[in-house]
Amino acid sequence: MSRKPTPGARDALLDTATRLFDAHGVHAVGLQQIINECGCGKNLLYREFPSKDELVVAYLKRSQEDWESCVEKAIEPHAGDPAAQLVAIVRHSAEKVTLPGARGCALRNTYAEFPDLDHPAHQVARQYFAETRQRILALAEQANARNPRELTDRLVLIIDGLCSNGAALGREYAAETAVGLAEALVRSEIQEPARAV
Amino acid sequence: MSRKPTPGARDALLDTATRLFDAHGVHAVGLQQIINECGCGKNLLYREFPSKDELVVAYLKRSQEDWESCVEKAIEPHAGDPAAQLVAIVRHSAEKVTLPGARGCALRNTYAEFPDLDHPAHQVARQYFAETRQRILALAEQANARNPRELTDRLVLIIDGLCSNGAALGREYAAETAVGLAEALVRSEIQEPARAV
DNA sequence: GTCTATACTAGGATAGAC
DNA sequence: GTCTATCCTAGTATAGAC
Repeated sequence: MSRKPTPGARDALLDTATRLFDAHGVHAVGLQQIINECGCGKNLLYREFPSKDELVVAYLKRSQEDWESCVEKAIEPHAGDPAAQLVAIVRHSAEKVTLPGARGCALRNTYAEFPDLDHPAHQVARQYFAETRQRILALAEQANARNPRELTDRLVLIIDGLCSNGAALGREYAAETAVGLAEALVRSEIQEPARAV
Repeated sequence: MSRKPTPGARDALLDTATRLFDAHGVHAVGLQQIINECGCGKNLLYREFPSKDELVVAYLKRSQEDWESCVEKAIEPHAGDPAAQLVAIVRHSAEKVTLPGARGCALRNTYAEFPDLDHPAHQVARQYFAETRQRILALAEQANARNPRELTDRLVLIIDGLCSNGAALGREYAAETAVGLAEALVRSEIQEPARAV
């Protein structure tokens, strides 16, 4: 082993795969195409990713890590204010979805492409969904929401709709709507201690 | 011309295609598989659907027609009460999504599978999204919502989230949440004429 | 004539050998 | 990096049953 040969190879491969998968979907992209555009050899790809499934899983895991680190950065300015952090998560998702060339969420799109329950890509996506939900639930509890589970369910539903590609009819609309609705929900669930109004 | 040979052939083909596409996704199903399971000859399929794209388009259009006729049936009992009709649409979507074996919405799933803008499947799906939105907007206006567009955007977002496969982590949760949230939104947008409470 | 069934082409896929 | 093996795909043409 010693040191890895061409240490950036794996990342370069993943960069190319991510770009192509995001743009055209996983099924529509062949490994040969990735090899061509990456400019590396075929055996390099097969050394790093023995099968396409493993490449897809690595693609999804990196996408998940990216999303999580971006979320951390997005909520960090609101440390100590979990209610604002909840809204920040939705706002961050909205910003990502409206980036030019964006095509929804890699995890959700790939999840739709692999309906088979025991496909590894399916399982990675499900795990991501579960972790996202837990993250939001924890914040909702910290924020002393009257009904943390309901608030979480509603926010997750909004994020699902936002990241769903079906919303592509007007992504800016969806983004705006999601943030506005999330703000209203968080406000009404938290800022009313009893029903003082 | 004269009379059509085996009048049910097209429907039988579409039935089989719908079942397989719904279960495994369009890309994962080959025409040969459809022919095998349908028990017909290859010639027949190619006579009815000269290409796979045309079969996919027919599959999506029928799925859209099914959805629309179900919606009509769902809102019919609430004729004259557009606010209740709005909730009924969400409730109906929730019921469809939680059917055993259901896998989200055929239109949205296929939309995610064909990101290419000028692919016919992509266009059929976009048209469906637009029509659905118009349907909801018309009801929101009939209901004298304070802000029909905002209410429409929010309901569409909820339906997107509901039909998104990402919500499959717990479809029952998503269904329950979507109906509850839709009810709350419709109520607060309509039943408060000013802010009498 | 209408159907089923099969053989076939041509291309692209994964995968791997060298 | 090139080249090959194997398989599966869409699509077409042909053969044969009813």
